Amino acid sequence: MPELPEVEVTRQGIAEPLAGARVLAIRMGKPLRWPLGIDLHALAGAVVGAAARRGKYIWLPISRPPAEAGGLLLHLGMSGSLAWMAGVAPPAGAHDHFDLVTDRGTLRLNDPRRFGAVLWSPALDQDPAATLLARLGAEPFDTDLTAERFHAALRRRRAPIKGVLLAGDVVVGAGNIYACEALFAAGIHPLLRADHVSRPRAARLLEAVRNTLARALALGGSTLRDFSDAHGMAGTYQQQAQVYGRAGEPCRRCPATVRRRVLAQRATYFCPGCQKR
DNA sequence: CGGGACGCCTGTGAGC
DNA sequence: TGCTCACAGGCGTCCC
Repeated sequence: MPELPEVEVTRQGIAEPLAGARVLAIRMGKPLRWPLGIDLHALAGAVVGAAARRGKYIWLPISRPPAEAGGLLLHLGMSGSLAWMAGVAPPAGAHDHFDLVTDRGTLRLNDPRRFGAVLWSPALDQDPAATLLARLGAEPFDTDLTAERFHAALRRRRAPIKGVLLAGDVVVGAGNIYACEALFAAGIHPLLRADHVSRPRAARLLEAVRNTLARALALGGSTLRDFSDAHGMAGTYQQQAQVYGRAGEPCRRCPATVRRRVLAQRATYFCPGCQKR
């Protein structure tokens, strides 16, 4: 579910209430993708730092002198969301699988499908975090990611451009919704081979990825079914989607009809009129 | 090595 | 009404 905008909106919602909060307890529900990797009681008394984000991962640094510091790496998977609850939290529901109880309130992960993860790592550049983050491409808003570098990276890939965006090893953040939307904005057919994207089109695509993610972020992300930010607010980007989820409906820019086809196991939406190979 | 399929898990909506 | 099936925002792992 959550792509970069949803994750970033979530991070923004938890950063302030959590910074400086003291951990009282951790509660786990059903198993998530991986084991937590630290004893449940080991963090009692520890202090949470400033929440950060890398790709679709959230990093919560935690200091716990005299024991060594570390942090929790969180991922929302397909159906996860975090909620910040000031004061005493209500009882956990069937899909509440992680609570970080602090002296200020509780951070709760709700994740029906349990593809999400919460795991302890001594640092971002140490395992297990390091291995998970090693495969990630550039942050989309990193100014080091120039059009030239983006184009050079695409030229090394023969897979369809949509698949390369989704893989996240060139640029992170665009999942299935925003990859479709960015390709539409750039006028590029999702099946076009990445190494066939011209230099000017690569520049357009990079801009489209950035604009699409920034716009979604400003709108609080997309809420297709049940995503909400840390304060329970739904996103509204989905109402502005140009192609995602609009198969059979008219294109908003040309007379053609939006189409859906499956590419690398994922539904892919595009306008055959606006998006060219 | 790059690329694609698989599997993880549960809920929902469509169709019968 | 109730069942079955396809599908859903991600991604690590395995196999070619």
